[in-house]
Amino acid sequence: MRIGYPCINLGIGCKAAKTFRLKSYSEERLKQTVENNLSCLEQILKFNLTNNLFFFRITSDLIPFASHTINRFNWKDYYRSKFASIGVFIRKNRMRISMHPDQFTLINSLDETIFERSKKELYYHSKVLDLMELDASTKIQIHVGGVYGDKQKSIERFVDRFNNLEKSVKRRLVIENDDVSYTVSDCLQISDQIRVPILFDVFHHQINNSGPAKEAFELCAKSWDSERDGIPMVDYSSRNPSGSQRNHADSIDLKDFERFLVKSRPFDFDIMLEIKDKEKSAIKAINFAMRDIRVQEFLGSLC
DNA sequence: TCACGTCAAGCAGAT
DNA sequence: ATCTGCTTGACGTGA
Repeated sequence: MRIGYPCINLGIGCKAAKTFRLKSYSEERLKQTVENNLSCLEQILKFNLTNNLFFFRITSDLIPFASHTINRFNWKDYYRSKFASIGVFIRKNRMRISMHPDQFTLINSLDETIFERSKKELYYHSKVLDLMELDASTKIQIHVGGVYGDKQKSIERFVDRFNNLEKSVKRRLVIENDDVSYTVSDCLQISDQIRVPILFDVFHHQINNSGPAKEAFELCAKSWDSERDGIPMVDYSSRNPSGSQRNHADSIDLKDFERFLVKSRPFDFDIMLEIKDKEKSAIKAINFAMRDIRVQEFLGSLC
C-alpha cells in the first residue's frame, strides 16, 4: 500500500502546473513554462520520497496546450532525456504515478469533434508516461462522461469509442465511478465488455451509490489484472463538514481514514488522497498508516 | 503592488 | 439563465 496526493504540493514553493493564456502563446513561453514544470516535478518527487509518499498524480498542466493545435513544438523529442531521467527516479524508488485528464476529456460525447480532441488529450497523457518509460500499471483515470439523457446508449458509445483508441492509451486507461452520473455498477457494465479496470472512488460512492461500499470495492478490485495493471488504485476523500455535499474536505479526518483502513482489510491497493491541503494531509495519513501491515510490507520491500 | 475580469475544452445540478 | 464543482485558482491587464 502506497499513499499519495494529486498534482500540487502547497509547501514546496513551486508548482508543476504553471500555465499561461492562449493569447500569450509562444514557443519561448512554452519552453520556459515546461522547464519550470519539469524541474518542479522533480522537486516534488524528491519531497515525496523523503516523506514516504510513494504515490503521486502528475498534473495535466505539465505541458500547457499539449494537445492544442496552436502547439507545433516538438516537446517530446526536446525533453526526451529529462522525461527519461524523471522516469528513472520513479522506477528506482518504486513510486506509482497516475494522471487524471480533466472534465473536458469525454470519450462518449455526442459530438465527434469533442471525441477527437479527447483522443489527442489522452494521447498526450500516455506520451508523457511513455517518455518516462513507466509500465502499464501507471494509469490514466477518467470518468465515463456525460449521460446525454440516455445512459444505456451513452455506455454503448463509450465502449465503441474505447475500441477506437490507440493501444498506448488503452493499456493505461481506467474508469472511475463519479459523484453524479456513473456508479460502480455502471462502470462494471463497461468493464465486463472491454476489460478496463475500475478505480474505486470512496467519496463518490458515498454520494452516488449502487450498493454497499465493501461489495462495490471488491468488484472494482477484481477488475484489475495485478500482473499487468498493478494493485488497484483508490481515490479517498471525506466530505467537507461545513461545505456542500460534493465538497472535498479541507484536511484529513483521521478517524474516518482509520475506519476506511480497517474496513478495507485485507485488500492491498494504493490510495490517492483527494484532500484540499494536499501533502499536509498525505503526511498525516502515511504517519498514521505506518501501523498498517500493508504499508509496512511495501516499505519493507524497498531495500 | 494590488484589484479584478477572465481563462482551451463540458457536463449536471443547484439557484 | 447563470453559477458552481470537478483534481487546482491563477494569469495578465490596468491603475
